[in-house]
Amino acid sequence: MVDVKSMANPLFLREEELRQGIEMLFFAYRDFTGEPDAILGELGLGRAHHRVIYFVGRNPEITVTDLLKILKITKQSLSRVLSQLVSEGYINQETDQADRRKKLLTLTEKGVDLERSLTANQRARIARAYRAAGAEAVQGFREVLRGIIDPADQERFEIASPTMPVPRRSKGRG
Amino acid sequence: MVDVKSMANPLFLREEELRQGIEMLFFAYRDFTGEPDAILGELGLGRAHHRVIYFVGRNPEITVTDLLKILKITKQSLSRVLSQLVSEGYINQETDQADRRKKLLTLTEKGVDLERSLTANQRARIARAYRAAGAEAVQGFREVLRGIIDPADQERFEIASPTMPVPRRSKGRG
DNA sequence: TTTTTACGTCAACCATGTTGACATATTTCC
DNA sequence: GGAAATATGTCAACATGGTTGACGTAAAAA
Repeated sequence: MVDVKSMANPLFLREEELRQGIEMLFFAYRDFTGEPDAILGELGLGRAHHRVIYFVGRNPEITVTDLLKILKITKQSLSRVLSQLVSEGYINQETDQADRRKKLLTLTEKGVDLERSLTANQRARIARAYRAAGAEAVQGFREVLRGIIDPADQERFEIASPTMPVPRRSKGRG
Repeated sequence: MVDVKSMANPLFLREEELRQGIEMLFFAYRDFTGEPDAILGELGLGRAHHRVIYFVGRNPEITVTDLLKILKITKQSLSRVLSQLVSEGYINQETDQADRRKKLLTLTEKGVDLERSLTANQRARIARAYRAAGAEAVQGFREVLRGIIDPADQERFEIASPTMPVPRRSKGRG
């Protein structure tokens, strides 16, 4: 739709470059969430549930407050989906014995299963893209994407140290 | 939260690598949309309006049908935001003289202004990340992100040809 | 003992997506 | 020329997932 070829002015190139970044993020996110949404729909769940399941799976025994910090939504919003996930047996709550105000959230076996099937699509999609682009491109992808994230959350993602190179996917399944 | 360090098993690394990709996309998109949302809120508009304004600005004289293909939402959903944008003077509709069923959408001056102020944040954010990561990383970022997008929309983004290198931002403003 | 923290809940509201049905103008096809 | 397909719009009902505001309880910290 936009002619990327006939460009000489570097300022225009920069503008075009940035806009393409904006658009690629939109399209990537749109397509990235599309497939899991379909699975969720059949279970009477939505994208919000997916996010909760994902981050609880990723951070076992996370507290409600910490989960809220990740999601950046209100506790009322979270409450709606979280209590549904608990009542339907995807997530387990147990009181933290060190600080009995806190409730530690963990996926049940059922929750783990669902998480797996939801992210299977997404992992496959990313794996495909990584494979096609190659290890160096992946490194660049990570660096840029990390830079887009607000500083407060950047620390969640280490820049892969050059001392420990990413295996170059020689033969083992991709 | 997750220990990225103590890893030896390459399969586990792969899994970890993919999950970090998933998460970075989530955080990046969350933060990427945060600031424009605030501006929109003050004008009584939402993210959906932003998307319409963005893609109309990017594709002047786009038809409703083509816009729907980009957004992948129903015409009823689009109608709600689009008619508001037209009635509030952000977007102009005119009949295509070649095919008078079609309505060509274009930003008004007011629409252009709003688009600029909305994407200013996003462009700045991307520019910052590009600058920090460097030209090669940007190239990798583009390749991977493109690969994540559904094939049907990948063609919107050419892989920058190696014959025309991206200017290496020596001095000119970033 | 007061205050702060962690969590929960009720209620109302808004933005944005959905489906389904129906309408109108225009173009295309046979 | 008439039928079918296309481009657009509209009404209505509904679901999801966000918001604010108010209020409440238990536990820990000051």
